[in-house]
Amino acid sequence: MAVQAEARSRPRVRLSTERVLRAAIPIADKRGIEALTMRNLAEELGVEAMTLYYYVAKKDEIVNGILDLVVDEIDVPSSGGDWKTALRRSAISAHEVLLRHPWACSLMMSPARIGPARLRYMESLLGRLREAGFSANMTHHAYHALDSHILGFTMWEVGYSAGARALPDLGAAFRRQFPVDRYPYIAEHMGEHGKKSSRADGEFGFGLDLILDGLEKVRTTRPGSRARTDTRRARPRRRPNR
Amino acid sequence: MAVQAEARSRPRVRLSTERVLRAAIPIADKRGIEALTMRNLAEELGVEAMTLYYYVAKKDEIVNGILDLVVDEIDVPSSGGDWKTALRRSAISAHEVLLRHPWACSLMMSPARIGPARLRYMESLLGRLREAGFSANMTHHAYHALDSHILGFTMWEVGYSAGARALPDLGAAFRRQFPVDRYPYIAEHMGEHGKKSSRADGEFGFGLDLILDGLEKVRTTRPGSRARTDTRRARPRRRPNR
DNA sequence: GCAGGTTATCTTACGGCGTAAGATTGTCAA
DNA sequence: TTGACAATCTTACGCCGTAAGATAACCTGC
Repeated sequence: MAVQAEARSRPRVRLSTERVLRAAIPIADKRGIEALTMRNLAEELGVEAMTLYYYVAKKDEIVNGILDLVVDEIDVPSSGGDWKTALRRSAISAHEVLLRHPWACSLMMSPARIGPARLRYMESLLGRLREAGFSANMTHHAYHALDSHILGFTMWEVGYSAGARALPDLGAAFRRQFPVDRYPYIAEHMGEHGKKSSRADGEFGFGLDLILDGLEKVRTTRPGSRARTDTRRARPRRRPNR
Repeated sequence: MAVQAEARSRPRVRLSTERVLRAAIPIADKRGIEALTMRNLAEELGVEAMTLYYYVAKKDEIVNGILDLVVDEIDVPSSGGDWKTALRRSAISAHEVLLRHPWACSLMMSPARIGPARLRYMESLLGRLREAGFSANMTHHAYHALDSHILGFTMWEVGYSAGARALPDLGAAFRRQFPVDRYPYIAEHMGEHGKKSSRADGEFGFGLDLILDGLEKVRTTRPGSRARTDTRRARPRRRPNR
């Protein structure tokens, strides 16, 4: 009677920002980020839409919140041992997390959505690079190279498998729309996507090593000292619009 | 009298799908992709919203359409000469185009939005790699490495400068929110973003060469034959949600 | 020159979205 | 029991994409 939490008349557990965010993630995972509406989320929690505004100021706060929760699932590079090993482990962890939460890829691309977990992740990654002997400028590039690969590659994977789920025989559908004889290289490329890799860490790991090995080679190089072939600007094919 | 196109009473030029798309691009460029609504676009064209549906079936057709127009601005790698030079030129062209149309970055990430121009671009890029002697598998990785760098790096740039535009002194705002002593490496990283590069093609070109040089080194390598350090999977820090 | 059909445009309306404002209920201390 | 405060719900607004159908402009053939 003092505590009526488990009373039959009102079986609801008290809401909280944490519970709101935790309920939002499976919705985005299962039904896609566009299904994450205030009304859907409220229904999932057995509550009216406006009630959520007691716990968050705007929907954006929910989106940023779940993104940061997901980023927090990523293993930060360990501090001991080989830097390449540490960075690879962390990158593979990020890859796994993003495959679990496909909607997170594109959101992570937006610098406007950087939260505490993301800062922690960035800081430790940058720190590991600096400690490994990279210059500030090299670290900057190494960070972007790794980050771009993780997000860019995973996004293709996610899109590809989403397409495959929607269209059982994606390959055949593709071949119908884009005849192999007109786009032979793309057809081959799609084939590579379909193939399963000989590696434990998949095709993702292969591209990752490409970058890590490349980074190792330039670890002590300074900008400008490397061979260039042609740095002329490309000539625009047409005027910028308007 | 037969042709009343320039009659004063109705100074409107006839609409067309082309005109609709051409009007959509500057809206997205200047006011952001979220300002590109059917009502805004119609107003820009001096017409009612529903009129647009005479020229396109869904809004998505407009989005895909302008994206493909933008992709078509990118210089495809030339067929003669050094493959690295050709790929660099094309990548730099892509970078320039994306800086002109910042909204296009995230859209290009979605494989659902691949149009004819994109196919042409992919095909020629893949073809250039294959002709340069890359295996099918290597070409696959080279493509993703380049693509990820172009989109990933540019997206950071775009986000950074968008932030700088919204908040005149982004650096100071950042320092207030994330004290330098807690995130020294991030502070340093932001500094690198602010610096202007010693190169004609900017920091973008530097990362690009990192990849191109790396690719050259593995051009004739087969998957699996390269040194690995640790391919164990990362241990998840917490259970996948739900 | 005008009738009829076609092509292009506009009007109205619907359901869904995020959310502002304020009413209502539930809970607990005095 | 009462009153205050915390939590939730109701109603409503303006935006969005777009379905359905009315209306206007234009062209063709007589």
